Amino acid sequence: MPNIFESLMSSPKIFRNRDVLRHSYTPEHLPHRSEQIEELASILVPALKGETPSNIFIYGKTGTGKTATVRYVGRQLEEMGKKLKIYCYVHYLNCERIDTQYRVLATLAKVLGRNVPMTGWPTDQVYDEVKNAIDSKDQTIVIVLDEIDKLVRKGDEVLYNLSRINGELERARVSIIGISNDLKFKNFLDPRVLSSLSEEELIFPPYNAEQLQDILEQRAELAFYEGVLDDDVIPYCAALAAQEHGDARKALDLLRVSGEIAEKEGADKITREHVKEAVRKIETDHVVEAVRTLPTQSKALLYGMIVLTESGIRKFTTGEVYTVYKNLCKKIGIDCLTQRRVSDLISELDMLGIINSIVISKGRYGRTREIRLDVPIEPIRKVLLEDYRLSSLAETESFAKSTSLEVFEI
DNA sequence: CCTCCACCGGAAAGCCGGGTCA
DNA sequence: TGACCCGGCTTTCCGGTGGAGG
Repeated sequence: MPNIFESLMSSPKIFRNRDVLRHSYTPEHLPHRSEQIEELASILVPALKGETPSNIFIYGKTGTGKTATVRYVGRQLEEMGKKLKIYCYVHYLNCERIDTQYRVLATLAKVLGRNVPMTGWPTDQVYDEVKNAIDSKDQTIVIVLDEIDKLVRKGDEVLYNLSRINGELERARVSIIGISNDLKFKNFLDPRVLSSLSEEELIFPPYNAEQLQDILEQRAELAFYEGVLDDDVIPYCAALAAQEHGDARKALDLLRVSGEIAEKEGADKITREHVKEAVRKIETDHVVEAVRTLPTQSKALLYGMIVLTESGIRKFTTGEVYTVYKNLCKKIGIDCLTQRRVSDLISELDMLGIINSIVISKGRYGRTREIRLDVPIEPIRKVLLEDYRLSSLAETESFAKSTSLEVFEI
């Protein structure tokens, strides 16, 4: 009996190593970032001489290579430290998930080899633990705080403490690298923290189409087998990503998803068509993800719009949606919001790009929003029904018809 | 040119869960 | 522990409005 993986493994060979196209991968070379690499390295070099490097702030939009550059330079720094027998370490924290002062300190303590429970201790005790761990020997610690803006939103106390930690250390030295893609967040920061953290500043400009192309070519060589890429695939991906703030992450996603689509349909080459398909898929995935995290009320509202669309009405007004939504709430037993509030929820859905709405005047017949749902319905319905408060709608197949009928009878 | 529809969208106040401080 | 505060969500109230129809 053939192994079930047999056929899957022997299907057309597209990917040599797909992980190369993921954001987590740090390549051997970073095209078009030598300037930033050199600057970063020259700021950090005191670490190898037993001195304290300046703190650094790094700005740049998503996909401009901030994290990759820091990781790359960090790795080289540690390597060099090892060679010179100097204790010099880089610790990387992403503040998106570790977003409170306690968690930052506890995680730091953990990577420094101290055992601190993820909850329970008083914060200053954890801080002392971190301090002692750092000061346990003559060493330089570089702390990288990625997406530091997420942290600041919940209070900048940790940053204040960390920025002053050098004064309390006997033997060790600490340097902090903050990475942010939000330029405005400076304004929320305590000026004292700001001045101490941004002794040096690095800006990462967006990539242009040519640069993106270089990046993609470099990765594609490792990611794909020879000859599976049509000639115009990479330029096309690069051009698409360049249109949107020169985001390398996006360009890599496009290339990877194109490859996955080609692989799934058993093609032996990736074509421009696959890229177009990938654009659609990424867009849908985006919307689906946004829908999943919506509050229940918005989900119900959106379901109402699906009901309307399916009964053949592709454009509808606030009032129409509201009527359907009200019926829906009654049916599934959740409380119903005011029209005023629903109006705001509609604006939010519009902002998120899930629906399209414009304010129009129909003269005699009033002024209202004209709403359209122009994203694929089925994937959205599926996530909406995942919500237990809406799941009862799954069984009533005829519900769509009955509801919209009720609307028209009113 | 005026009217008047059906909603828009600003302002303000209420409610609620969570956190803080004495 | 209770008084207090904060921010997010929601309701209430209401003045405002583009343009088809008269």
